[in-house]
Amino acid sequence: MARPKPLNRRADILDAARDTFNARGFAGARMDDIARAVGISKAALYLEFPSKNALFQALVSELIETMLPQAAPADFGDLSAELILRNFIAFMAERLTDPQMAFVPRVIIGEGANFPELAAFYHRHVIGRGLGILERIIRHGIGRGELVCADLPQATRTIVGGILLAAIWKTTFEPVGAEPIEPSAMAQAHADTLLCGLLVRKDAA
Amino acid sequence: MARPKPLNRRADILDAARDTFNARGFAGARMDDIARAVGISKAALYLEFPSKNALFQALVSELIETMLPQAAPADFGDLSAELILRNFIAFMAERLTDPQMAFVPRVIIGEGANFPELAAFYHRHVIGRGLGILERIIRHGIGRGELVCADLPQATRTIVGGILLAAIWKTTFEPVGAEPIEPSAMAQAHADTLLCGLLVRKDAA
Amino acid sequence: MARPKPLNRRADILDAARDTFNARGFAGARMDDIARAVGISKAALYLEFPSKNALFQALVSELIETMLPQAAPADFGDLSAELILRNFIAFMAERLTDPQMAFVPRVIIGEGANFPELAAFYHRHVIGRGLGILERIIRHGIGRGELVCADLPQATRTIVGGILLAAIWKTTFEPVGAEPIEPSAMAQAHADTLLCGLLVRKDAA
Amino acid sequence: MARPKPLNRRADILDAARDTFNARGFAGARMDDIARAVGISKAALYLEFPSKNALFQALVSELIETMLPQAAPADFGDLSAELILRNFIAFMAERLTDPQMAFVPRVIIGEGANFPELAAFYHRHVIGRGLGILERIIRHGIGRGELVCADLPQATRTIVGGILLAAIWKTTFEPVGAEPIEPSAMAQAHADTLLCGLLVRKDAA
DNA sequence: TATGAATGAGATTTCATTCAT
DNA sequence: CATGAATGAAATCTCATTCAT
Repeated sequence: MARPKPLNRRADILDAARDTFNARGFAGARMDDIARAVGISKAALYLEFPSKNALFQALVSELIETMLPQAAPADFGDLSAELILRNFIAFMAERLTDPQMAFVPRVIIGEGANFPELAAFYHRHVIGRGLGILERIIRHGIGRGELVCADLPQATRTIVGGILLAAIWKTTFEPVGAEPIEPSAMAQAHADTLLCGLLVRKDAA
Repeated sequence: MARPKPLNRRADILDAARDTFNARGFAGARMDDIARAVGISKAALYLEFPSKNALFQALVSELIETMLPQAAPADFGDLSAELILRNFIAFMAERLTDPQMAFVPRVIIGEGANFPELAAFYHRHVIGRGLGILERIIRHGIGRGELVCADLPQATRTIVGGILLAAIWKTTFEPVGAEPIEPSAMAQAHADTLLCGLLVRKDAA
Repeated sequence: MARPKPLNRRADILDAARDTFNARGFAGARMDDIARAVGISKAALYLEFPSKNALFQALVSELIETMLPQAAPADFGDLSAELILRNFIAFMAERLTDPQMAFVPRVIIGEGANFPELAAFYHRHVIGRGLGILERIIRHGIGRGELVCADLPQATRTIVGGILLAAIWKTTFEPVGAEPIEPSAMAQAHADTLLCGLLVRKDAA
Repeated sequence: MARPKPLNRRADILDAARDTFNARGFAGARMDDIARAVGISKAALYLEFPSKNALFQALVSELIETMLPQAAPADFGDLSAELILRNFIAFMAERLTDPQMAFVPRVIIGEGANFPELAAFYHRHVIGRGLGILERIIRHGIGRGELVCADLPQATRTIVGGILLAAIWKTTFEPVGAEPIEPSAMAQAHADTLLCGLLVRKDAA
């Protein structure tokens, strides 16, 4: 047999690693499982990645790099900030609750303290960039006289926090009996609350 | 050796357990370490708690039981829902970012998938009760004509999500260089956004 | 409260020990279990018996001492050896398959290698005396012209072996589906085979 | 280290396991000891057998499968039942008192109650088949007018019981001072008693 | 390049036994 | 007498990582 295209080897490993980390977390995932899922030997894994840590970091990098650029348009033009924000929230909610991605925040949060480089990497490349996009969106809305915001950095965390909680809910609590969340409905309700607030509005809106 | 005051034994263990889980997560924490930190034998640990799981759950219980009752008054009486909610948010933000508590969500989120009883316990005793209090607060506000809310369960998650993100931020990202968060300021800004929303209000508010 | 008659203490312990050894074997029986069954502390056990071994030996002794003297009359007088032997077999079959005694051979056989004193004790006090009685019975029969036997020691083992197998059958194999044995029927058939042999007899008997 | 011929690995483990179970029983045998006896690490043991139980069962299976088929001819033809029976007894006595096999009944009897699958397996594959062969032999003798037997199942247990007792004697009581048994002499005496009975025969035999 | 085989270093949990009170 | 509390010493099983081939 011709050896099956070694070019895909790395991608195959990352796929299997994603599934395994997703199912069992970082510490719980066994290199054995990943190797078996790819159909190669454990030792072959170590030819491609020098350690479990390195494999995990490569995987997270890869996933992030393909996700973030799609979260919001590069140039907002004349678009309503509300619309851009609603789309951002819907997109992130969809992605973070996607079984393929869900393990990422879970593992970062759970084992970030044990793997500082991981936390740093994630902070710089994911949190930092994600919140940066949100700041730009809100500034865009303020500039258009559409939004108000007294504390920009905290507002971005308020927005992201709800999405993150939904992702955690889905992967951690639904399997043990929590009421299921539907991402798009959740995204809409989240956006409604964030945009309109909970206080009764006396204006026409 | 003289037996050291047995009344503190259980509390000493819980203290040491808290520090150890805090430093190494659930799977990473060794019963040996906890025992050594208390200054007793591993077997003595098993006299007080039948398993690592039980020890962790007892610890979380203890922390939660002393925290939740203070988060909101048992009877809201004539109090403004806004006030109650602001106090709840401020209190929870303060507590969850306290280094003594911070490990709890981190461990649950990170390792909940591997230890379903842990996740189930936390969901029932912490999440469930916390969100329950929030629902009661919002219902109280709606009853008073003070608040509106189309999707109650999701609104509670929007509120909690921001607080949770702040806790994670403090323990996971600040150590690797993230801009520090001040809990009370964060709580106020979070409450402002949630109550008033981001959209410009045309009413007098 | 008056302390409950300490005279029964030792007997209560032996009772509980018998039940526990019966249910879990020697290694499997925990001193904790025995103490709890008596309703005393583990330490109180050690006031009465210096070790698990000693407790087991005392128990076996007690059981044996009350059993053996009844197995055969001290003086055979003019009794038919066949009758004495049939009675002995019936008595032993009854006793060894009694749930109260059944654990004894099981434990001796199973763990005798690990506890040589146990095996030695049992060999001296039970096997030795039991086989001694059998030898006396057969000698009595030979003296009367009633029995023949070329190899006395082996004949006694042939007799005891069948009884022992029945005891083992009852406690080890019946619980996993073996056809049940009725001790008195088994004793009769065993005696018939031993006395008459399997070969067709051409004499009038 | 050079890897020692992997083909023998499994057999080497079984050999060491046999010795260890022989010396210490099932519960008493430590995987560490077995591994050290083979000259491999404990972990290597678990590559070949998933658990201590599995190792034990594999060992017993192996020993039984090589033993039973040799105990009696498949077709008795015109052979005297007495001859077949004497051969069966001699063969089994030889095998069961062989130090290599002796631990099997000992462990089954002693620890069968704690490991029901083990007892069930042994009952079905060893006891059942062994007694089946004996029944066939006796039926053969009855058909030839050579033997009589009123209670077939019990007669088989009478036969096997003596052999079993000899095996137990050799491994449990000889080490603590019992008079040694010589298997072939024992087998002959056992067969004599079983065939001719203890009662004086008045016929010419 | 690829792997089967091997392992070192633990981890949790158990229990007979002791001893201060 | 009685005990609650304590422990040392094991025992089974796991897994990331290595290396001869």
